[in-house]
Amino acid sequence: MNRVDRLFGIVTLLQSRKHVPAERISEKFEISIRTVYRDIKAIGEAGIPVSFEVNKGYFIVPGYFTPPVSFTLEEANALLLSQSLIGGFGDRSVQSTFDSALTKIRAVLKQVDKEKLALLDQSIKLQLPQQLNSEFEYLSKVQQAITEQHQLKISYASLKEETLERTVEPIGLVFYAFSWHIIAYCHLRKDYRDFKIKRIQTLHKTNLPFEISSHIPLSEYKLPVNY
DNA sequence: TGAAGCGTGGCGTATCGCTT
DNA sequence: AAGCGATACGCCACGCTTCA
Repeated sequence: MNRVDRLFGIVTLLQSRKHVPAERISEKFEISIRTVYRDIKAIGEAGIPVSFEVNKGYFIVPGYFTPPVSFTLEEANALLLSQSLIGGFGDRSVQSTFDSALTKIRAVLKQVDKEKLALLDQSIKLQLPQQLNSEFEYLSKVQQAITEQHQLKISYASLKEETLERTVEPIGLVFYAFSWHIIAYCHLRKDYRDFKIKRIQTLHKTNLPFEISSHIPLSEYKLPVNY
């Protein structure tokens, strides 16, 4: 990696996090701490306002606007592959959002790279069994509920084919056994439950915040499979 | 081919803020 | 006040590239 690419990389890293210590930058770009200081100084001299807080690290002064990021062809290729995977494993809500993001990425590519990407687009195919078809569009709403910590109201078909109404606090999304599952705290059962998304008939976001202030991390929820 | 320039790492030292 | 960790920087040496 040449120095200019590394300087842009450091700016991108600083934009992606609240604070970044010098040691983290040196590890990420495999350079010495001494070079990190020189690079930070160079970024500052280029007009990008970098500041730091003791024991936290460097940060870009809030409010500073940087131009849109650009992508290399390799990065765009990797994202194109992700699009195929999301097409197979995501639902309609996530697919449309990802398509929108990839359109923006295509827009900032050089013309020659756009043509290469278009060629690659026609050369990738994901063949999945019929049971994986995702005819729902709940994933995006569930993601929002998790990040905003808002309750969800769902109607759910039980194994006995009864329709159950539940108010839940989602803590995570898990894909296993060829299906997406919401792991959530159920207000009725007063415990964490696993809701298979294919069995959800309706799903509504509420504006009600979580009642439980500190949920278990998703990693602590025991799934019925172990692979 | 050798000089010059550049980027980088290592070492030593200074400064600052926090903890004991 | 002393010790410590993080940051900052000067100095020097080394390797690589460029150019005459």
